[in-house]
Amino acid sequence: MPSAKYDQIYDRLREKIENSEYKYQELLPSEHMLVDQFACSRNTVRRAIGKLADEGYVQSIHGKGVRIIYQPYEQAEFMLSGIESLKEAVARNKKEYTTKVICFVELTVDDKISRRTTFPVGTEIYYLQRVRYIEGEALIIDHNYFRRDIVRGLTAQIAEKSVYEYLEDVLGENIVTTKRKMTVERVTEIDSKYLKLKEYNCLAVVSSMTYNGDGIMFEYTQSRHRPDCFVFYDQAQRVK
Amino acid sequence: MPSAKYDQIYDRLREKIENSEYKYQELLPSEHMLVDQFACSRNTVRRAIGKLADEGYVQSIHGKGVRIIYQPYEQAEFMLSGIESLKEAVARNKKEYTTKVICFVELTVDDKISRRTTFPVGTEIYYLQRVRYIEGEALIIDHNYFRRDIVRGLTAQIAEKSVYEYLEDVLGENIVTTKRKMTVERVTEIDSKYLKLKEYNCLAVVSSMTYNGDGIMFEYTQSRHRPDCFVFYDQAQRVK
DNA sequence: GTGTTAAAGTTGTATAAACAAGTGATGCAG
DNA sequence: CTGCATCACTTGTTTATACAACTTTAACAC
Repeated sequence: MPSAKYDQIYDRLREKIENSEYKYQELLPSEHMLVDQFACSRNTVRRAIGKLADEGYVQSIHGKGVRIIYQPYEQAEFMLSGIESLKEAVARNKKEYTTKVICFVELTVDDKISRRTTFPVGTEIYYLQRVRYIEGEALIIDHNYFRRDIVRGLTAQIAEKSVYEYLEDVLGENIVTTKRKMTVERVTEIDSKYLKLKEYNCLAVVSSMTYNGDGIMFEYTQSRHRPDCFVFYDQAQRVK
Repeated sequence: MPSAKYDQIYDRLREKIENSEYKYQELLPSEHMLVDQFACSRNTVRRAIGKLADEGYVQSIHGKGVRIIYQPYEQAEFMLSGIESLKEAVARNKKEYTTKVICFVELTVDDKISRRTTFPVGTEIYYLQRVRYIEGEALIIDHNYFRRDIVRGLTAQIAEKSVYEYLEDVLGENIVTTKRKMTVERVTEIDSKYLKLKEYNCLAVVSSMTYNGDGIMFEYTQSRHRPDCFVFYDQAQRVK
């Protein structure tokens, strides 16, 4: 799977930045030099640099150069930025985790669910409640709403492993876009029944809508996290 | 201030999407048609579409078209996505707000502050604590750390209006990149002294680092929000 | 009807070229 | 020394072209 050239250049530059071969606050080699180095056109180099800028590694300065603004995190917690499933996020941080399905039903979207999820009334869905354990502790409750016609054949067994793996490997669907909303909400009865909450009376709540490769929203999920194990990273460019 | 052509095309298309001239789930006109319509090259159109995709308005589907995935929010709260100051965010939602500076000192960064802010030890900074009132209610406490050599001449008077306005209009600095981290933390004594907290024992905390046009980080801020008036939106593309 | 092929239309990647615009250093006139 | 013009180098924008890869439809052979 040889990926696009600009992606290879992006990867190569990102590695060098993460390994501090290119250091914080320094300038990247100029576009002209990178063109020579990678034997490609200027557009291709610029595309790689654009991606680095999008992800907060560098910042271009007109007439001057491209400054490296990446600083390694001292990540005590695992990162949740970008689109990655909980399983991926945990694996990357080498933690052990399990999932328990505490509710699995098939529903038709009514008015109330429609307002929450934006699925049209009448859509056939799976509704799941899942508890996520990390290193044996119950930290997260997920409320998942999946479109049945896209996530067809979903079972509780699959949902205890990874729905996304099933989608991509078995059904050949691929996830492209996710929109998320972060809030903080009061603990509910379900929360305190299943999560070890310590003395917190609030939870970090991430509501997300996920779209497949055809631009169809097939998932609405509300993820309720115990506050002390929740971090959310974000990076933004000013549009000017 | 005639902006770039791709930006004009982006604006034009965004308006049409927001006004539902192009509707949710429909396909945009093909790139070829947009080239004719806007009398420009395909690259320029593609750049505008790329920006729309970045912001969650559309999603490209190879060989097929560009699908519109924008749905208007029923925004009860104001949005905090992208980079905008609290003042801009509130103005856009037509709410009245004020700021009170409860602490304004000049400091030199020591080891402890350096670990928190990533400013090097010895950096000269302003440290501020500010309470933000929206519609008369104290909702947010900001802890600001500004580099004195960049935000030169800052006063409490300015900080009660808008530091960013001062930076951009008076000092000619412009803000380009912001990195943020979202967490939920227990209420501190300072929090409960200044904020009307109801029965929450947690706060939504946004820690941010902001870079100026030269790629120099000049601000570290921790913003502590009362949970019931906090929302954070995000949009991500899967990298594949 | 079924399955295959072909064609047309779409987005994705890459190259090349030209000019605009900002930065910094150099050298020169005063 | 000061101020100004110039020049080399940088990133930013736009156009044009070619080909690759994917989707859908239509035509065709069987």
